[in-house]
Amino acid sequence: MIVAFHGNGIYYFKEYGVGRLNKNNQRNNPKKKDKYYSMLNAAGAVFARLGFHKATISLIAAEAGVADGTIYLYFKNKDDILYQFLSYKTAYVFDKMRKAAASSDDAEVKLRNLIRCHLKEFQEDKDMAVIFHSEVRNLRDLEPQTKNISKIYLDFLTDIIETGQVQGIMRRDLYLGLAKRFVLGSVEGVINTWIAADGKYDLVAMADPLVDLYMNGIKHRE
Amino acid sequence: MIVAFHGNGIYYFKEYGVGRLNKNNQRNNPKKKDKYYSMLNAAGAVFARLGFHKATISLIAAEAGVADGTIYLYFKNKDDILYQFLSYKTAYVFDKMRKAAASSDDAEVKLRNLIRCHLKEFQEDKDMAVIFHSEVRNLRDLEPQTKNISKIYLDFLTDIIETGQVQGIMRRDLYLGLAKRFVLGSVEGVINTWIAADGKYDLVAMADPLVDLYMNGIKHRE
DNA sequence: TAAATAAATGAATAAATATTCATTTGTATT
DNA sequence: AATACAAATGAATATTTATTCATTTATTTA
Repeated sequence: MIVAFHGNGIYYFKEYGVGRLNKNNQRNNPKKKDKYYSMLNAAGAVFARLGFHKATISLIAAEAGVADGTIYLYFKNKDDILYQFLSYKTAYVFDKMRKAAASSDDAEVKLRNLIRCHLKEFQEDKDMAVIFHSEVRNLRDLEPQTKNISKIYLDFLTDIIETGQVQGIMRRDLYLGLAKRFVLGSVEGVINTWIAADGKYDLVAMADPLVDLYMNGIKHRE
Repeated sequence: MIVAFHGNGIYYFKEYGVGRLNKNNQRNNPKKKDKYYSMLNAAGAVFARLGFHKATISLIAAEAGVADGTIYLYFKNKDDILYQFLSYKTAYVFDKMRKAAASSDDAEVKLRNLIRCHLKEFQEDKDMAVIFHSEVRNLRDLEPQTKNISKIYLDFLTDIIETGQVQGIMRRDLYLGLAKRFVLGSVEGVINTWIAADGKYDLVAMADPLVDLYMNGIKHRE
């Protein structure tokens, strides 16, 4: 029986349909849920450490403290583990970001909060950060049709910049498509550097200087 | 016999030393060199299309028009193919970039030329662009001790920004470490987007608006 | 408590593919 | 032309590891 849980707490049976749920309805059985998440997190740790390719099912199972075969009761195959890991993390992180960006009416504050949230969540979940940043190819292969992760993020930025233009605090002559990528790319670059430095320093402290750069650029002014 | 060539035209014997070179000294034998580069480029094409992991030696050999075994006369193993591909491309591209950045005394022009060169070279070699951007993990695994590719690039940026500060055209209150990553990250982001769009539009045209963003930011001014 | 059902196990299997190497083909030397 | 050496071949091998499934263990139901 192949089962999958989701971040919102509801889970579903992938292969055999909900009809096969046992009569006692384990939808909220906390033990099962725990086991699922411990496998997901174990997978995240192993993927982050070795990369998707060099990670083996045996290692993931060992890290989660279950038998190899057990993995296949919860996931369709190895790809599916990565897919579910990413879905779970993406849903979680975007929810946070959405709230952060909505926390103010002022576009510059929105931007600052979004960036701060981004840096904070990645700092607090380095496995996720590593996987997002180094399994780029798999991300594309796994959800080629779906709009990818950055797409959603770029939409936040579109809103923010357009708001800022209306408010008269951001330039109207911007090439919006480029400006968005300029912002996203540089946050990612900063996170990459932090990962390369093995997460040694405080990432969130970069938020304010970064937003200052977005707003004011590097040109000297009187 | 395991042989390796380098971008500068000199090559060396990896396993058995130069003593094993045949008497006729084939160092400049153009046929052999051609075969080596056709294998490198074939590998690049296959890696870009399928990713390192899903690329097989057989496919690379087929694409290069040689037998599987021949690959192992020129490369130690699969990893070594990627490693040599990257070394070759990196050397080539950094040479171009160095010249671009040196082409003017004015820091803003230096920056503009560097960015333009970066975009141009990646646009003209999409396989390379794809591999640089999606084999992040392998890049780290292959040269963990060596300063990685971005390190060299960041050094160019340090020079440029420091020059700009001396010239009084760039802010002196910049957090340099961050400003550099801000620039590199956003160029990479722009290239990523271009790759995702399958290289459909002109990447080099992004150079000027991008430098404008670096210099002036997105804030509205009177 | 016994029977029935669900969950977990891990050794065995199957498939993929990197790498080897005995043999063949090509090239230079005398 | 005959010999020696270099390069290339590709079928066979070896290894790795994802996945399966017959069996065992745990839990629920009657």
